[in-house]
Amino acid sequence: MRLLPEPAPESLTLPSVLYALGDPVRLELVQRALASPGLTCAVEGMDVPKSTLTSHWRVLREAGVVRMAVDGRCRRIWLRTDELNDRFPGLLDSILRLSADEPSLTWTPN
Amino acid sequence: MRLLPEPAPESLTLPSVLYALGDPVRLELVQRALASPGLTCAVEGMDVPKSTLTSHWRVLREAGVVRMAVDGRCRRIWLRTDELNDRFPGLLDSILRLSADEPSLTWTPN
DNA sequence: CACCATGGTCCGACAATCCCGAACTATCGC
DNA sequence: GCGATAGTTCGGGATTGTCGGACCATGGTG
Repeated sequence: MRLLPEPAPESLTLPSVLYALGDPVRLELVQRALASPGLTCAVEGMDVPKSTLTSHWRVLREAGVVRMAVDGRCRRIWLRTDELNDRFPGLLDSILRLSADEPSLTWTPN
Repeated sequence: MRLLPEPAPESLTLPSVLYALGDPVRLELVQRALASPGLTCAVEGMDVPKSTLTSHWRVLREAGVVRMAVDGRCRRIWLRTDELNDRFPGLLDSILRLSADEPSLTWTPN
Protein backbone atom coordinates (compact mmCIF):
# COMPACT_ATOMS: atom_id res chain seq x y z
CA MET A 1 0.00 0.00 0.00
CA ARG A 2 2.42 2.64 -1.19
CA LEU A 3 1.51 6.18 -0.09
CA LEU A 4 1.29 8.87 -2.71
CA PRO A 5 3.31 12.02 -2.02
CA GLU A 6 1.61 14.43 0.35
CA PRO A 7 2.63 17.59 2.12
CA ALA A 8 3.89 17.39 5.69
CA PRO A 9 1.38 18.61 8.27
CA GLU A 10 3.41 21.68 9.17
CA SER A 11 3.64 22.80 5.57
CA LEU A 12 -0.11 22.95 5.06
CA THR A 13 -1.37 26.46 4.53
CA LEU A 14 -4.79 27.83 5.27
CA PRO A 15 -5.39 29.39 1.83
CA SER A 16 -4.46 26.22 0.00
CA VAL A 17 -6.80 24.16 2.18
CA LEU A 18 -9.64 26.65 1.75
CA TYR A 19 -8.97 26.78 -1.95
CA ALA A 20 -9.15 23.01 -2.19
CA LEU A 21 -12.46 22.99 -0.36
CA GLY A 22 -13.82 25.94 -2.29
CA ASP A 23 -15.23 23.90 -5.11
CA PRO A 24 -18.56 22.10 -4.99
CA VAL A 25 -17.24 18.93 -6.54
CA ARG A 26 -14.29 18.70 -4.18
CA LEU A 27 -16.45 19.52 -1.19
CA GLU A 28 -18.69 16.64 -2.16
CA LEU A 29 -15.67 14.36 -2.53
CA VAL A 30 -14.51 15.32 0.94
CA GLN A 31 -17.96 14.55 2.29
CA ARG A 32 -17.77 11.11 0.78
CA ALA A 33 -14.28 10.55 2.08
CA LEU A 34 -15.60 11.39 5.51
CA ALA A 35 -18.55 9.05 5.16
CA SER A 36 -16.53 6.17 3.72
CA PRO A 37 -12.93 6.11 4.93
CA GLY A 38 -10.68 4.24 2.54
CA LEU A 39 -12.98 4.80 -0.39
CA THR A 40 -11.74 4.62 -3.93
CA CYS A 41 -11.40 7.35 -6.54
CA ALA A 42 -14.53 6.61 -8.49
CA VAL A 43 -17.66 7.89 -6.86
CA GLU A 44 -21.23 7.14 -7.75
CA GLY A 45 -23.92 9.52 -8.75
CA MET A 46 -21.61 12.33 -9.70
CA ASP A 47 -21.60 13.30 -13.32
CA VAL A 48 -17.89 14.03 -13.46
CA PRO A 49 -15.52 12.43 -15.97
CA LYS A 50 -12.68 10.25 -14.75
CA SER A 51 -9.86 12.56 -15.69
CA THR A 52 -11.57 15.46 -13.98
CA LEU A 53 -11.97 13.39 -10.84
CA THR A 54 -8.30 12.55 -10.91
CA SER A 55 -7.36 16.19 -10.92
CA HIS A 56 -9.84 17.08 -8.17
CA TRP A 57 -8.47 14.35 -5.93
CA ARG A 58 -4.98 15.56 -6.72
CA VAL A 59 -5.84 19.09 -5.63
CA LEU A 60 -7.19 17.70 -2.37
CA ARG A 61 -4.11 15.55 -1.87
CA GLU A 62 -1.65 18.32 -2.64
CA ALA A 63 -3.44 20.67 -0.29
CA GLY A 64 -3.07 18.02 2.39
CA VAL A 65 -6.77 17.37 2.80
CA VAL A 66 -6.71 13.72 1.83
CA ARG A 67 -4.21 10.89 1.84
CA MET A 68 -4.02 8.44 -1.04
CA ALA A 69 -2.42 5.03 -1.20
CA VAL A 70 -2.03 2.62 -4.06
CA ASP A 71 -3.86 -0.61 -3.30
CA GLY A 72 -3.80 -2.97 -6.21
CA ARG A 73 -5.30 -1.09 -9.08
CA CYS A 74 -7.24 1.18 -6.78
CA ARG A 75 -6.29 4.23 -4.83
CA ARG A 76 -7.57 4.25 -1.30
CA ILE A 77 -8.42 7.63 0.11
CA TRP A 78 -8.71 8.97 3.63
CA LEU A 79 -9.33 12.38 5.08
CA ARG A 80 -6.27 13.58 7.00
CA THR A 81 -8.50 14.48 9.88
CA ASP A 82 -5.95 14.32 12.64
CA GLU A 83 -3.31 16.38 10.89
CA LEU A 84 -5.87 18.96 9.82
CA ASN A 85 -7.34 19.22 13.28
CA ASP A 86 -3.89 19.56 14.70
CA ARG A 87 -2.82 22.25 12.28
CA PHE A 88 -6.14 24.08 11.93
CA PRO A 89 -8.19 23.28 15.01
CA GLY A 90 -11.91 23.44 14.45
CA LEU A 91 -11.72 24.26 10.77
CA LEU A 92 -12.49 20.89 9.27
CA ASP A 93 -15.22 20.22 11.77
CA SER A 94 -17.06 23.41 11.09
CA ILE A 95 -16.78 23.02 7.33
CA LEU A 96 -17.86 19.40 7.29
CA ARG A 97 -20.71 20.02 9.66
CA LEU A 98 -21.91 22.89 7.50
CA SER A 99 -21.47 21.18 4.18
CA ALA A 100 -23.36 18.19 5.49
CA ASP A 101 -26.67 20.00 5.30
CA GLU A 102 -25.81 21.97 2.21
CA PRO A 103 -27.40 20.98 -1.04
CA SER A 104 -24.20 20.24 -2.89
CA LEU A 105 -23.46 21.04 -6.47
CA THR A 106 -25.81 23.96 -6.46
CA TRP A 107 -23.02 26.43 -6.90
CA THR A 108 -21.25 26.24 -10.22
CA PRO A 109 -17.82 27.85 -10.04
CA ASN A 110 -18.40 30.92 -12.18
CA MET B 1 -23.74 55.90 1.08
CA ARG B 2 -25.20 53.73 -1.66
CA LEU B 3 -24.71 50.01 -1.10
CA LEU B 4 -23.15 47.97 -3.85
CA PRO B 5 -25.09 44.87 -4.93
CA GLU B 6 -24.54 41.89 -2.68
CA PRO B 7 -26.07 38.46 -2.37
CA ALA B 8 -28.84 37.89 0.15
CA PRO B 9 -27.74 35.96 3.24
CA GLU B 10 -29.78 32.88 2.35
CA SER B 11 -28.24 32.65 -1.08
CA LEU B 12 -24.68 32.40 0.16
CA THR B 13 -23.10 29.06 -0.54
CA LEU B 14 -20.33 27.36 1.34
CA PRO B 15 -18.12 26.62 -1.68
CA SER B 16 -18.29 30.17 -2.93
CA VAL B 17 -17.35 31.53 0.48
CA LEU B 18 -14.49 29.06 0.84
CA TYR B 19 -13.37 29.85 -2.66
CA ALA B 20 -13.32 33.55 -1.90
CA LEU B 21 -11.23 32.93 1.21
CA GLY B 22 -8.97 30.45 -0.51
CA ASP B 23 -6.53 33.00 -1.82
CA PRO B 24 -3.75 34.52 0.27
CA VAL B 25 -4.38 38.06 -0.93
CA ARG B 26 -8.09 37.88 -0.22
CA LEU B 27 -7.52 36.26 3.14
CA GLU B 28 -5.25 39.15 4.01
CA LEU B 29 -7.89 41.61 2.85
CA VAL B 30 -10.46 39.95 5.04
CA GLN B 31 -8.07 40.17 7.97
CA ARG B 32 -7.75 43.88 7.41
CA ALA B 33 -11.47 44.33 7.04
CA LEU B 34 -11.83 42.63 10.39
CA ALA B 35 -9.21 44.80 12.00
CA SER B 36 -10.50 48.07 10.51
CA PRO B 37 -14.26 48.03 9.90
CA GLY B 38 -15.27 50.53 7.26
CA LEU B 39 -11.84 50.54 5.68
CA THR B 40 -11.29 51.61 2.12
CA CYS B 41 -10.23 49.59 -0.92
CA ALA B 42 -6.59 50.60 -0.95
CA VAL B 43 -4.49 48.78 1.59
CA GLU B 44 -0.97 49.54 2.65
CA GLY B 45 2.00 47.30 2.48
CA MET B 46 0.57 44.94 -0.08
CA ASP B 47 2.29 44.87 -3.41
CA VAL B 48 -0.89 44.40 -5.41
CA PRO B 49 -1.93 46.68 -8.26
CA LYS B 50 -5.14 48.66 -8.00
CA SER B 51 -7.05 46.80 -10.67
CA THR B 52 -6.17 43.49 -9.08
CA LEU B 53 -7.38 44.75 -5.73
CA THR B 54 -10.65 45.79 -7.31
CA SER B 55 -11.27 42.31 -8.59
CA HIS B 56 -10.30 40.66 -5.31
CA TRP B 57 -12.69 42.86 -3.38
CA ARG B 58 -15.36 42.07 -5.94
CA VAL B 59 -14.89 38.35 -5.45
CA LEU B 60 -15.29 38.85 -1.72
CA ARG B 61 -18.36 40.98 -2.21
CA GLU B 62 -20.03 38.63 -4.66
CA ALA B 63 -19.39 35.70 -2.36
CA GLY B 64 -21.12 37.64 0.39
CA VAL B 65 -18.07 37.98 2.59
CA VAL B 66 -17.89 41.74 2.58
CA ARG B 67 -20.26 44.63 2.11
CA MET B 68 -19.23 47.70 0.12
CA ALA B 69 -20.77 51.12 0.04
CA VAL B 70 -19.93 54.15 -2.02
CA ASP B 71 -18.86 56.99 0.22
CA GLY B 72 -17.70 59.96 -1.79
CA ARG B 73 -14.89 58.75 -3.94
CA CYS B 74 -14.13 55.87 -1.61
CA ARG B 75 -15.70 52.51 -1.08
CA ARG B 76 -16.23 51.62 2.54
CA ILE B 77 -15.93 47.95 3.33
CA TRP B 78 -17.21 45.82 6.18
CA LEU B 79 -17.15 42.14 6.89
CA ARG B 80 -20.67 40.69 6.85
CA THR B 81 -19.96 39.01 10.13
CA ASP B 82 -23.51 38.66 11.36
CA GLU B 83 -24.90 37.23 8.16
CA LEU B 84 -22.00 34.83 7.81
CA ASN B 85 -22.28 33.68 11.40
CA ASP B 86 -25.98 33.22 10.94
CA ARG B 87 -25.63 31.23 7.76
CA PHE B 88 -22.43 29.34 8.57
CA PRO B 89 -22.08 29.29 12.33
CA GLY B 90 -18.52 29.04 13.52
CA LEU B 91 -16.96 29.13 10.10
CA LEU B 92 -15.78 32.70 9.95
CA ASP B 93 -14.54 32.62 13.50
CA SER B 94 -12.40 29.57 13.02
CA ILE B 95 -10.95 30.84 9.76
CA LEU B 96 -10.17 34.29 11.07
CA ARG B 97 -8.73 32.97 14.27
CA LEU B 98 -6.49 30.61 12.31
CA SER B 99 -5.45 33.09 9.68
CA ALA B 100 -4.57 35.57 12.38
CA ASP B 101 -1.43 33.68 13.31
CA GLU B 102 -0.65 32.53 9.80
CA PRO B 103 2.21 34.18 8.00
CA SER B 104 0.17 35.52 5.11
CA LEU B 105 1.17 35.61 1.52
CA THR B 106 3.41 32.63 1.91
CA TRP B 107 1.27 30.49 -0.31
CA THR B 108 1.21 31.49 -3.93
CA PRO B 109 -1.89 30.13 -5.69
CA ASN B 110 -0.38 27.39 -7.82
C1' DC C 1 1.78 -17.08 -19.89
C1' DA C 2 -1.56 -14.77 -22.94
C1' DC C 3 -5.33 -12.17 -22.71
C1' DC C 4 -8.80 -9.23 -21.12
C1' DA C 5 -11.11 -6.12 -17.86
C1' DT C 6 -10.66 -2.58 -14.50
C1' DG C 7 -9.13 1.66 -12.01
C1' DG C 8 -6.55 5.60 -12.72
C1' DT C 9 -3.18 8.61 -14.84
C1' DC C 10 -1.23 11.34 -18.61
C1' DC C 11 -1.47 14.27 -22.55
C1' DG C 12 -3.13 17.70 -25.42
C1' DA C 13 -6.42 20.98 -26.90
C1' DC C 14 -9.88 24.09 -26.05
C1' DA C 15 -12.25 27.07 -22.73
C1' DA C 16 -12.46 29.80 -18.84
C1' DT C 17 -10.21 32.59 -15.58
C1' DC C 18 -6.72 35.55 -13.55
C1' DC C 19 -3.51 39.40 -13.50
C1' DC C 20 -2.38 43.94 -14.34
C1' DG C 21 -1.21 48.24 -17.19
C1' DA C 22 -3.47 51.95 -19.30
C1' DA C 23 -7.33 54.59 -20.04
C1' DC C 24 -11.37 56.17 -18.00
C1' DT C 25 -15.07 57.88 -14.50
C1' DA C 26 -16.65 60.07 -10.45
C1' DT C 27 -15.99 62.99 -6.65
C1' DC C 28 -13.66 66.31 -3.67
C1' DG C 29 -11.19 70.62 -2.63
C1' DC C 30 -9.58 74.85 -4.23
C1' DG D 1 -12.95 74.87 -14.11
C1' DC D 2 -8.87 72.40 -12.68
C1' DG D 3 -6.11 69.13 -10.58
C1' DA D 4 -5.82 65.32 -7.46
C1' DT D 5 -7.64 61.18 -5.54
C1' DA D 6 -10.18 56.55 -5.33
C1' DG D 7 -11.76 53.03 -8.00
C1' DT D 8 -13.53 50.80 -12.24
C1' DT D 9 -13.26 49.09 -16.87
C1' DC D 10 -11.15 47.20 -20.75
C1' DG D 11 -8.09 44.34 -23.23
C1' DG D 12 -4.55 41.06 -23.89
C1' DG D 13 -1.20 37.78 -22.37
C1' DA D 14 -0.45 34.23 -19.09
C1' DT D 15 -2.27 30.76 -16.19
C1' DT D 16 -5.55 27.26 -14.88
C1' DG D 17 -9.48 24.11 -15.41
C1' DT D 18 -12.02 20.58 -18.04
C1' DC D 19 -12.30 16.39 -20.28
C1' DG D 20 -11.82 12.91 -24.27
C1' DG D 21 -8.81 9.52 -25.66
C1' DA D 22 -4.58 7.07 -25.28
C1' DC D 23 -1.97 4.89 -22.06
C1' DC D 24 -0.23 2.14 -17.87
C1' DA D 25 -0.38 -1.05 -14.04
C1' DT D 26 -2.63 -4.64 -11.70
C1' DG D 27 -5.62 -8.59 -11.03
C1' DG D 28 -8.28 -12.39 -12.64
C1' DT D 29 -9.17 -16.21 -15.82
C1' DG D 30 -8.21 -19.95 -18.77
